[in-house]
Amino acid sequence: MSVATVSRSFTVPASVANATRERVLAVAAELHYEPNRAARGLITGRTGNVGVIVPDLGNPYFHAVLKGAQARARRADYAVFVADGQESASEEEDLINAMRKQVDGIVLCSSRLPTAKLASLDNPPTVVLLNRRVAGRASVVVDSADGMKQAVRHLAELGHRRCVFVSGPRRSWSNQQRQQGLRAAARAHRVEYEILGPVAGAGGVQFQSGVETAEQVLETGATAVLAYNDLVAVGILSRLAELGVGVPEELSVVGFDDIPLAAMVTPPLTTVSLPTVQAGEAAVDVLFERLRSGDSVQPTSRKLPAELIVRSTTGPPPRRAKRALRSH
Amino acid sequence: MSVATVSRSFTVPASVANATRERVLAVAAELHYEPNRAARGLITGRTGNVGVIVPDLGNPYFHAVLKGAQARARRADYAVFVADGQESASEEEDLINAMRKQVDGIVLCSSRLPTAKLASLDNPPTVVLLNRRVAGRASVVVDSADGMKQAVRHLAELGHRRCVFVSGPRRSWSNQQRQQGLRAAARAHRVEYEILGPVAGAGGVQFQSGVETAEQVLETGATAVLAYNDLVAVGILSRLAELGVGVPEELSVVGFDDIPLAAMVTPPLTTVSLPTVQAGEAAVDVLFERLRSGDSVQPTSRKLPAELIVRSTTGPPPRRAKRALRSH
DNA sequence: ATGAAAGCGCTAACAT
DNA sequence: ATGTTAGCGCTTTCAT
Repeated sequence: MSVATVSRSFTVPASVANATRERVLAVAAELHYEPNRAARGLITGRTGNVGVIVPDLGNPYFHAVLKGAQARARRADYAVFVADGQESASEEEDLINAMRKQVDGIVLCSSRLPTAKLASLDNPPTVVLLNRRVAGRASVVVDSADGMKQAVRHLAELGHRRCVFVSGPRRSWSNQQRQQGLRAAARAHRVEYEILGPVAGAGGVQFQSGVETAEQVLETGATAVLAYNDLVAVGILSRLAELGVGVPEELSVVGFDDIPLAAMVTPPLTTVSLPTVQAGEAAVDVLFERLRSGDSVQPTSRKLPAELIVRSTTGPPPRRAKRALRSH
Repeated sequence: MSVATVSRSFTVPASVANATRERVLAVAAELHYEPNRAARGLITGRTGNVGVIVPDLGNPYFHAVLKGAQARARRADYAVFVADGQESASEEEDLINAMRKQVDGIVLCSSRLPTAKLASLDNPPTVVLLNRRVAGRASVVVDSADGMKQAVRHLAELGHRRCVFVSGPRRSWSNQQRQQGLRAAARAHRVEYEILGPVAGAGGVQFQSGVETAEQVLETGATAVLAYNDLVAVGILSRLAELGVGVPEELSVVGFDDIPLAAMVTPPLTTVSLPTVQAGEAAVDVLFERLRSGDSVQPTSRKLPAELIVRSTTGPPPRRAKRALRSH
């Protein structure tokens, strides 16, 4: 029996007689033989690998994305490379180049690269952007502007008239989306707002930033705070507890992302749930589509819905007298 | 100029005249040329990749491990494959086989595979175990037994005489280590203890398990609880807050792992800090050592120290009268 | 110090 | 339906 027949039994089963194929597969199983992917890739030009690059492997938001991406990839019998861009554009670029030949495509999560660079990346590999949208590139984004609108509406319905947004990194696409949503929703529901921050510390937007911003939030006199993400929100919550400020009696708090942490803190955090696992899956999905269709066709952009999860950190605003008392 | 010279410029720079090499490298840089790793691997037998398999990508403990592993690998210009074993032994085995040809080595984190299987895995690829020790296999373990001792000593010094351990999965190596440490420390410090659980729900030992165990903990009459991990501890904390039980006034709580969450909850959790990022780095380190030395030499086993981090969930036990009151 | 050539494990034409 | 063969991009003898 020739090597070609064996090869065909794996790659084009139909092209081989049933009996032969079964014999091949049986022996292969016994020998634990599996075609060497590297060698296969050398000739087919496809590696069977995808890469996922995130800005920070320490950030829970990306864990969920990674989990989704890995699961989806595995279902298609693809393996996934991960890399941590360390919040650095240049490291991210190096990573892309290092991966280039080893993968069929790359999912770039919340890329720190400038738009121009993103637009000019050459394929292969095919790249799919997550939480970023740039002309000519396939992408998956989460509708966080709408999430913000839901949050503001919720606050307005509770009676809040004045809120503050603790902003994330100014250049961040997601942050811009959220601010846009805020502007629109605030106008629609007649609530005033103020923006604090950005609060990005080293290593991304973190808990500590929230801790440090809590008092500034109090000083604004707002009755509700919307945080750029859950980590910041929980930081605020933590400092508020130290300060003895009641949540939500004295101040309502809303987060973003709905990372597992959000449900675990006391009181459980009201937050805008972003479908992160699904976003990871969708990104790989779009990647596969694109791999199939070729880079000639128009790249798709998928938008996933956000959903407000009301837990226990939001409630009616305090009565005026009480606030006035506090502020002195 | 021949391909051989180019190849040598990259792989054995010394074997090529300075002038030639520089010329090669210059042109390569200009063309963004990099040797194709797959093709190289085909002939050298080394891929330049390592695999990391974790039981659950959703578990914060493993994020830290992954972060460390990725960082260490990247420093050596290795790329890393990740895969999620989904807490399943068979999936884990499949993953190992799928990776086999694509990596030089695999880091197996808290493997769910039985010892016999682990011992009989064939190399290549070289495997390094994390949080598991089996004869003949290289491994990195964290001294969680000692961490447990530190925790018990701390409680004993505060005056606690009766505590309860909320156990993790019975078959888990780490869990066994912790129980062993507990037994020894309890005897040394004359502390009585009781074991509750195991509490493993679907998807590992989680927050929810803690929530569900909190009341059982109260019923034991113990003045302190040691949880298998931080997730469980935080679950207990959360339920306790709902129940209006003061921590640490009425009950002290100690976690394990020191995941970021531990510092973020209110009150901040006293916990045994395990050097997870370093464990990830160490595992890849050991892997590289082994790759260099060949599988003939005796496999090393590295043990990393644990350290108790005292935050705000531990304090002196309540006075008897108060407890007696509570229990009726 | 450099080049020529074999061959790593596989797939894809092209025979038969 | 199966076999033969070229060659993917590299490294590594073996010559020179």
